[in-house]
Amino acid sequence: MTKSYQETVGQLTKAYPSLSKQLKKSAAHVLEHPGDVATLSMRQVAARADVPPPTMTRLAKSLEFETYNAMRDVYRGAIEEFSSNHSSRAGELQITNGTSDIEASLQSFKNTTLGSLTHLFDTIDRQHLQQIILSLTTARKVFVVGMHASHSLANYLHYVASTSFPNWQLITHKNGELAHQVEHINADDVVVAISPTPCAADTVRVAKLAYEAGAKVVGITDTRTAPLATYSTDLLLTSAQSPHFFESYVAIAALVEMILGLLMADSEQLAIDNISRLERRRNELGEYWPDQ
Amino acid sequence: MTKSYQETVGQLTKAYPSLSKQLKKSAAHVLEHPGDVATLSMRQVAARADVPPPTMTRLAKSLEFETYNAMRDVYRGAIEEFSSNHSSRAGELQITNGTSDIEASLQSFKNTTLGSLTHLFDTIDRQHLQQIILSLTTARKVFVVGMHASHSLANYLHYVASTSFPNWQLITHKNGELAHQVEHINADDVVVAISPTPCAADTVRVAKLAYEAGAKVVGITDTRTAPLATYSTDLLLTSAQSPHFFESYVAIAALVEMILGLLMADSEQLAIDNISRLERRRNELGEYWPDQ
DNA sequence: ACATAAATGAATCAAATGTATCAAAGTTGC
DNA sequence: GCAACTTTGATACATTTGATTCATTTATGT
Repeated sequence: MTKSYQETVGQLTKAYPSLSKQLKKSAAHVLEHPGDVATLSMRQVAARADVPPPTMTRLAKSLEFETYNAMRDVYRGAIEEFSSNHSSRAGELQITNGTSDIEASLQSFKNTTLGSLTHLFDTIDRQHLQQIILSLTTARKVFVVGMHASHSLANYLHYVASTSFPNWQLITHKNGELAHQVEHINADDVVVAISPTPCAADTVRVAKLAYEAGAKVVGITDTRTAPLATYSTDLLLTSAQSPHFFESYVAIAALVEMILGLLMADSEQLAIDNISRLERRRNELGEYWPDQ
Repeated sequence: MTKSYQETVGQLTKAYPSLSKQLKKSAAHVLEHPGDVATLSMRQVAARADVPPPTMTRLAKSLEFETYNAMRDVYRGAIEEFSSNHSSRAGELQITNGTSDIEASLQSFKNTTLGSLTHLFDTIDRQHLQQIILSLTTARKVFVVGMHASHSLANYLHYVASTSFPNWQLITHKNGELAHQVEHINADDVVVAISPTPCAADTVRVAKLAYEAGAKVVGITDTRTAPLATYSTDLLLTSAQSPHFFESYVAIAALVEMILGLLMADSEQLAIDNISRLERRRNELGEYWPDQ
């Protein structure tokens, strides 16, 4: 029986951390550039991954493929399927020439953003997502963690979710440490960790700790080789690419709202009731500026 | 100059009818199975198209490619763009379970989100935006304010901007009040206020105060009738619509990143230097999980 | 510390690949 | 009908390819 592309990628992701130095290097390249495997020769992929050719053969064999070619066939198959379905879209994203710097900047930002979002919406695994939602609703406690720029989104996720679910907790740096917030994480809990590469050490530490405690760890990041992926039981990937000098959180925000939307929908009336009660309360307290 | 995938396909389509019998056969296969060209050897494609190998070379040359390999590179490039550009998965087949409301939820979310973003990108006033950027870079101090869910984005905006601009300040509720943070706002300052309707009273209060002090107030909201609009000298509008029971911040996030991107681009090397210095500092301090 | 095992990369070889060549077959214009 | 031209496919060949081998380096356990 031949392996499926998804199986292969999953297997590789799982095996990745325990691979030897060179194999890891090649695995990283394969994970991040699956197209290379499908379209280039082994030697060319090896060159791009900066490893000698036999390493690619060894990688394939470590995934229990008979030969490297057997592995490549899996990747070719994935492309074939893809290109026959979506071939018309292959060259879709065109940068229309702008008249100014700002125009060019906006256009390229638009292209990458819409591209990332389209890809996210079209390719996210529905069943997997549903399964994650289920574990979020049945967890004893849900911890949300994100540092640096990701902290804003972690904060947002927690903020909205906690309007309906009091058992959600945001992990923050209080007094320069986060130990006491995480020491009671156990197997009944779920941790949602947000961190595009390069990963904040503290986020990974929390994920690692939770992972080793048997908790479910939902990792939101941008590549399977992210340190965060190692300690995630469930990975949600989306691009953080951007033409700017900082990562874009637009697609990650969409992913977060996707989760929130499904969470709310799942708990139906409960969530709606909670939110409308909160709204009423806020109005009473004058938290909203009165309508004119 | 290298040809684009789209060009090539277009050219081939146009030339197709006038090709000779055998070339037509090969062209048909190429058009219907572009993935084959990207992933298989010429001889294999020729075999599948049921033509002798040299015919493929001739097809390529008839499209004014130097060699068949030159043509294949175009096809490879298209695949590469797809699979590596968007992080991970290349091939994707989803088992959409018939009744799934999750699918419906995602689709409607996708539609509103892409709609909002497209509208934002296509309709935002470039000159106005540029002008806002200018005032942000020349301000004495820049205050960022946002409450409730908007606070996360305000925090994000401030976080990224302050990596390059130390004169940015985030307004927060410390000790239940925000008076002393805003009492010194003057006409040389700019306030960026984020609040979709219904507007948080505190955000509007800050805007009002700044507005009356003669400061520039950049209001980011979703309608011109929002209370925040009243006290804004410059309005940036974008939709916060969503099929969910809470507002969507995806488009607002994009708007914020747009501003950040232009800010950074405007200050060119300064911003880049600051960011890379910060990155280095973070590495020194071990804030990132080390690469394996 | 040593011995054993694992990982690594240079060298090698047979198989395959892309291209060029050229003779045969087919087409066109007069 | 014939000459000039184009199209076609078998063959040949240098290059590149994937896999193996084996000596060397590196890691591991005792």
